[in-house]
Amino acid sequence: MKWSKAFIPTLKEDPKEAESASHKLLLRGGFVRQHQSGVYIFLPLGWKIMLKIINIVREEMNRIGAQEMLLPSLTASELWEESGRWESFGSDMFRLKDRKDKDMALAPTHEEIMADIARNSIRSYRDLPQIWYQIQTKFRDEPRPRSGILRVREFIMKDSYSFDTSWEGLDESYEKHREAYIRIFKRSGLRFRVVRASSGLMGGSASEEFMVPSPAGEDVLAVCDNCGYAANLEVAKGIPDPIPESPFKKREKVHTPDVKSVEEVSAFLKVSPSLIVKSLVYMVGDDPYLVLIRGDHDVNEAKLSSAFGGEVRLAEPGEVMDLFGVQVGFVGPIGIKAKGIIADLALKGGRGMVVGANEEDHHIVGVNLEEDIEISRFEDIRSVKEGDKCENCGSPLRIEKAIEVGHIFKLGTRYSESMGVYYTAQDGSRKPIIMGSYGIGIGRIMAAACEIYHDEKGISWPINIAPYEVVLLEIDHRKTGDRAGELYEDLLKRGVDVIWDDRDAGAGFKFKDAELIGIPIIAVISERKLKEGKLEIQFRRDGQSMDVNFDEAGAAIAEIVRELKEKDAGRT
RNA sequence: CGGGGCGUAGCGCAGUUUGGUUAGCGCGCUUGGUUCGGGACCAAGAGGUCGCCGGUUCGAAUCCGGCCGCCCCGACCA
Repeated sequence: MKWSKAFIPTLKEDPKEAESASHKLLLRGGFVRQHQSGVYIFLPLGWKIMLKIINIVREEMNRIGAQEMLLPSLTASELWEESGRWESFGSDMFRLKDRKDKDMALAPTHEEIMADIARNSIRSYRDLPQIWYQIQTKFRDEPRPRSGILRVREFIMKDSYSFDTSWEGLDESYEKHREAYIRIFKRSGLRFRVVRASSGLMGGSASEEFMVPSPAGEDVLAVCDNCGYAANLEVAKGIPDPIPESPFKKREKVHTPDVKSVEEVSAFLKVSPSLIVKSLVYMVGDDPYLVLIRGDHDVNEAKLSSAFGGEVRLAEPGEVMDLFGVQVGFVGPIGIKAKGIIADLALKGGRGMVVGANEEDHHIVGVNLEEDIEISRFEDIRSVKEGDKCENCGSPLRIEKAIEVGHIFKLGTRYSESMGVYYTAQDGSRKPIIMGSYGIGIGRIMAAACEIYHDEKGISWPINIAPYEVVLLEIDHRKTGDRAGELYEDLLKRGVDVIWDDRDAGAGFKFKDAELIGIPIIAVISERKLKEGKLEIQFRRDGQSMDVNFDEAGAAIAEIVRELKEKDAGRT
């Protein structure tokens, strides 16, 4: 491509709506434009990157024997009703009606469609296993799209689905995906980690996420640098500091005027926050439950809802007042008429603790949890904190933010049973197909690469997903145009993805553009170097440069590209 | 959905508090000339229903009411 003919509308100034690095840079570099909140246009440069990513994904999926298909985005409500997700997806699902008033949805994911294909066409164990995938646009009406292309309402995703006759088969399909995903993210040049994850609303058992550590990420991980344990905070486990010896040996009610929050109680009674028990009222359906957690810990609603096996909601202060006749700050587990009391594991064995008295301006101190309170059950319902000890090796855990780029799930029979996806086994019996589901956010790979590889000058793409591998940059096109043209043709013949900046513009201007859009290799053609028979090669990532003989430049560049591709795909 | 901010030329902004007649600035764009290793210079131009609707007023970008859109924080989320 000649730059003079290319549509690369770069911007000199940061667009005001952009905050995160990837958002600003993708807009400034002429990769994308926003069409609406959470809906983006991919301009030629941005789409070129998406295609390169898709290519990598496709190659790796095909390598594990997965078969690509194209599914509808416009889907009938019936399918969603069968699985129960017409209801449970709620307003995240884009819904519409056709001219005959039939309910439809723009598919947010495709489990139901895939399950439908399977139940219609798979009869026998002989037809299994299968892995099917699709790479296409999905729709979710996110409550708040943000960070440019990172959280959007219309996005391209690779989704694959595995169908097996046994749990062992599912394990194999899952493992194949795990390996394919590792190859995909390596080839894309990302730094990432595989973490344990929650399976959430999708249903199913095991699940892992592929995470790119970045402050721009929306997910939070707990990681152990010593043994490599890593998990999404939604499921992360850790060993908290022990509860200290309590000064309260006797159970008694104390006057705590207007002392409500943990900090206030802790300061007022002069005890560690870990001796205080926070009592929170959660609604599960219409039933109020009391949730107990240490004062220095936070409830993890993801864990809580899996402990309850359904949606939970923190009660409003007004609701608590109506239910128990006391302000939220003084609610306590003794003598409360909740549906049940669930306590965090870290509270087990707590002695001499402080709890709300269910009476205005009073707390009870010296409470021995297991003797004094009727706790229905202990569960792990707290969020791991920075500094908690790793369960495997005892080293301190670190908390970090990350961008989720992929997620693999063992679904099991959640969809096959609700939707009737059965096959006939070897012994003639009818059995549900065991499913798995595996997603990759294509645009997220692009955004994540941008977040982790940028500097003041712009983006610095990993070469395997860069919009071009090489830019031929002429200092003065009028003086070197002919020689540049020859080199350009040579590079094309050698299969190098090159853009030739043949514009009649100042050198500085061209350098700024090349660095902004992040092309990994900048080949500088100047009259000065040409007289010495040389060509200068600069590397975007580290700013290093070297000279090569102009006569052998084509071969030299092709070789450098090859090396850089291997090196870039080798990091983790 | 709660809180905050913004909407004026393609982009970034000033002007709005205190209403006043041709609505400015920088970048970009067009034409001509000069320049050419880090976002060049000179000259001449083009470009705006001031988000939309309604109201107040002799007069509205500016005041009042309603609506729409966008961003950020939080809540939510496979």
